Amino acid sequence: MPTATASKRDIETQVKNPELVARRRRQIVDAAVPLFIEKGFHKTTTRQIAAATGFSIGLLYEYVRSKEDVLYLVCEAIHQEVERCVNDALQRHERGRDALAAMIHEYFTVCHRMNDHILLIYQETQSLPPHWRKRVLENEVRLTGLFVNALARLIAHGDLPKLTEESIELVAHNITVLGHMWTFRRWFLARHYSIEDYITLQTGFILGLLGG
Amino acid sequence: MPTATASKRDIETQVKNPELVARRRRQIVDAAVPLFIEKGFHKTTTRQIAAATGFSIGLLYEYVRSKEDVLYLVCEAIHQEVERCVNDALQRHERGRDALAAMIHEYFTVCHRMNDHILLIYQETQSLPPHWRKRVLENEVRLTGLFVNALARLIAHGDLPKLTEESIELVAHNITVLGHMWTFRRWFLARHYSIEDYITLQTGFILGLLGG
DNA sequence: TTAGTGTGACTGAGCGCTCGTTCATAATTG
DNA sequence: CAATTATGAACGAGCGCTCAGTCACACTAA
Repeated sequence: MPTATASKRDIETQVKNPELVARRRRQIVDAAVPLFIEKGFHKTTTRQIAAATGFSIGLLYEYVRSKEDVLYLVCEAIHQEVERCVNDALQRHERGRDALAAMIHEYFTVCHRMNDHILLIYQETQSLPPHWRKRVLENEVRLTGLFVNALARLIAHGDLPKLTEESIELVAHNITVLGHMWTFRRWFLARHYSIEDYITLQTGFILGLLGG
Repeated sequence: MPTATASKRDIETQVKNPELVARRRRQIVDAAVPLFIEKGFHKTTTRQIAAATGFSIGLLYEYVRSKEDVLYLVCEAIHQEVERCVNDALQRHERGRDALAAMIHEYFTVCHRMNDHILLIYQETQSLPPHWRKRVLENEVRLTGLFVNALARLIAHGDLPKLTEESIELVAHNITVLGHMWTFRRWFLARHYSIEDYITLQTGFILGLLGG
């Protein structure tokens, strides 16, 4: 949480009142997300963002120094939302033999729901200035780290067979990416599987390695 | 092969000599690929593409009707190259208990080598006009289809346990995407695993589901 | 052979326009 | 009043793309 707050504070602003800044930036993000999803970052103009927010262009530039700033705010917000959901899910299923399956189910459901947002991050991270791209990638690592911790805890409790550290890490990455796979191959997968089919099959796949 | 040739023929050109068109377009692709990889499609200008090819801008537009045409040519060329390699690999290991592991090894090695190209397709496919985006996605499906066929053949020969059709399909997607995962998480994974480590671990993972 | 003519690849200055960004000014707040 | 927040016309760099013109060469006619 402190990370996210600090990162927002890093974007300079002309406006003095910090609460106003936070509120306005939330408005900007809410307006920009659907635009970026629909047209992509490059084909969305700052004027469109301003209009969708209900701002004049001048006002937009009081809360943001560049168009890239807006993209960064958007990426941060998306990651925060995903991380919040995943954290919730992981804590709801702390123990037991079926905890992993339940966690996967919850995480994949989040991916299903946030389809467009996850796609957006895959496609536009490269448009960020290096300094912020790094931040966004750190968010991605932290998210996978949540699964690493969860897996380690289950193994410690004897709910999963023992694994080497590097295996745990890779399984965590696989879970993360197979969730994303539903978003970026959905145009094809959804012809053959419902999201529930998909979760069931992939859960079997993941438990396969773990000797389940 | 007919597909690829036909698709190129679809791009109109002012130039009459078809061999010249083919040669010039190959030059354009070769020049554009590193530019797109380095700066992305939107931040590369048509003038830069022309200069890198050794053409005047005017000449570039004799062989291509728009900047998006160039992107499409690039995506086609990349897919052709990947498909060629994968086809080779699949035919080299037609049978036997270890055929799947060998195929995975070859495919992941191709992904490793074509890292930047695969990333490019992930990031820029959305910048294509719908008609061509569809074509590029069809290429993606065809590639996964190669794995479906290979898996089915191995199962028919008794080299792999029987699976439902939908399981085969999903395993094929997983193989495809776990190969891609090395490219778009390499910035992190390469800190912990060499490509060989990665292949070994993931092969175990994939064989897990198949009861290997 | 050579002058004449046609063809098609190639050139690059420049057109028309959009975009991100700024700033003089106005409105609002306390 | 002063300080802060909001406006939107104006700027100008830079973009994709065009098109009037050049040039090398092949073919024809005398």
